[in-house]
Amino acid sequence: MLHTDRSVTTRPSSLSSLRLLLEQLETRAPLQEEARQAILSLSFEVEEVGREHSLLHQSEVPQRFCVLADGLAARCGRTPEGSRQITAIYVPGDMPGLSGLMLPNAVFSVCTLTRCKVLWVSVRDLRQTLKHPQIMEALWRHSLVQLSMAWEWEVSIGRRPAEKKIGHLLCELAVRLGAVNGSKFSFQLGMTQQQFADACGISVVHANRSFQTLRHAGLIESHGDWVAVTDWERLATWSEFDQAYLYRAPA
Amino acid sequence: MLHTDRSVTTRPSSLSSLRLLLEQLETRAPLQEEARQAILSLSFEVEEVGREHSLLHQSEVPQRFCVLADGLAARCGRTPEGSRQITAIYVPGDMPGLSGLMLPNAVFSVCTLTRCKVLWVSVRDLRQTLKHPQIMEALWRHSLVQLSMAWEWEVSIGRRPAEKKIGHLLCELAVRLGAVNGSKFSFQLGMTQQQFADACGISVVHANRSFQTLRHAGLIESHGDWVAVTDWERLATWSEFDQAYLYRAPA
DNA sequence: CGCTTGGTTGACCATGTTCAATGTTAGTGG
DNA sequence: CCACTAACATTGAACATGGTCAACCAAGCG
Repeated sequence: MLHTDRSVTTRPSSLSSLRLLLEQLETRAPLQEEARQAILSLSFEVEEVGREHSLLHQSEVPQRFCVLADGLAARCGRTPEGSRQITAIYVPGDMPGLSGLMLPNAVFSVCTLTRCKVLWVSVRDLRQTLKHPQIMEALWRHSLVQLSMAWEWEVSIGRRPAEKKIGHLLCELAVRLGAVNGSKFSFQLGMTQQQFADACGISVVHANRSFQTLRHAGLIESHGDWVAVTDWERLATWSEFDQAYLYRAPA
Repeated sequence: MLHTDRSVTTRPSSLSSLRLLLEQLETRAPLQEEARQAILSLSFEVEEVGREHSLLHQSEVPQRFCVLADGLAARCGRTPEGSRQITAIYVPGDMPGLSGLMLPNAVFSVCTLTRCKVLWVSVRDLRQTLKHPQIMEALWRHSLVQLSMAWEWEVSIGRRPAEKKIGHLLCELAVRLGAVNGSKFSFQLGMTQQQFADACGISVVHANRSFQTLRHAGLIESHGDWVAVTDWERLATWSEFDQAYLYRAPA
């Protein structure tokens, strides 16, 4: 199992991954027992995917629905010249192909940023659960939060200087990964600087220099896959980060 | 009536504005007669609003729901330094405050780009119509298309040079306004170069120079409020514009 | 050890910004 | 009809941010 790029496990013993999806939905709308069961009884496959592997191809009509269980994935756009723009980052519990559930075909592709564990659910089965209006509502709300994140990201890409783009993205990921815990904390991210650059619309070299600026300013420390935030309040303020747009329940 | 900035008309004789909303929904999901009637029997107010006026304030909990009937409006983000980033442009038939219908509070503000005619519908009444699953589905799909547009916009802002940003935006607006008609056509836009700059994340001066490049390249002509496209295919190709992300019915 | 991947550096260059002035046009009141 | 005004478009010069290229370093792994 160690060095294959993709390995599939069918029907793993534990349901914990579907619970992740359920929790995600319940943060967006209350579900009644029947709706809950409809989610938990979905059948699925688990797959381990290596970094920078495609999860969802552009223009394909999806037959199976992806739930990210572990790792980070990203929605990628490309220009004809070959440069990549990451337009959304997915964290565990997210559904990278949610749009494809309701729109005719995918227009963007999704690929992994790190090693990932993903759940594959049948699109047909999932569509069945939409007859519970609460599930539909939860998914709709989830989509709207994605939209809100996209808007905030546009502000970042369009109007902030490179160091703040990086800082803002770090803040967003820290919150979404549930890593924020007091003023000092650290978390494993596993993204390369190239991936940060692609997300922020800047070059690798500049991403590298921006990280250095953040480090020299004493806002973060980073060694390898780990990022340590030394003063959360200062980092957030300095990066113009206000988590309201993430619509998280007040802890 | 001529020079007031805002003027309200209650219950105008014609329902044509609600029909606009209905058409918008029906492009996203088929509606049965009952659902159709639920939309058409919504009560509403019409308001005329001057350019650069606020339609929706940040952090306010909306009591009324906005449908744009005429003109252009935009979702605006701001950085503390005061620069503005337009994150979405709304055309007639769009619902600038759709997120506010399902999420607790607005995080972005919306303002008009040109003189606008807007319909105000009660949020409570509109929420009533959501018991028709088809309406919920149509609104959800509409939200997903907004998301798709946001993603494409991120690619544009993050990775394209200024002239292509402008060209791409022109293409998107031409399609969304239904102005595209053969290879040569013209349409009234009414946006200032400052607004284009704010949408593309560039400075006014650079927006101006980009327009000049487009004109000198023979891709567009523009005089005042009007834009004339002289060779649609060439403009679209050159701007890397592919309308798939707009999910429009194949004409 | 040598290979590969990702991080770091410096020099040079390009794209885009800022500031400040000047045109241009449409609307306004005399 | 004509100044007068306001808003927008256009221009040039100086400058800044960020990109490109190419080299080098460091860690992990066979």
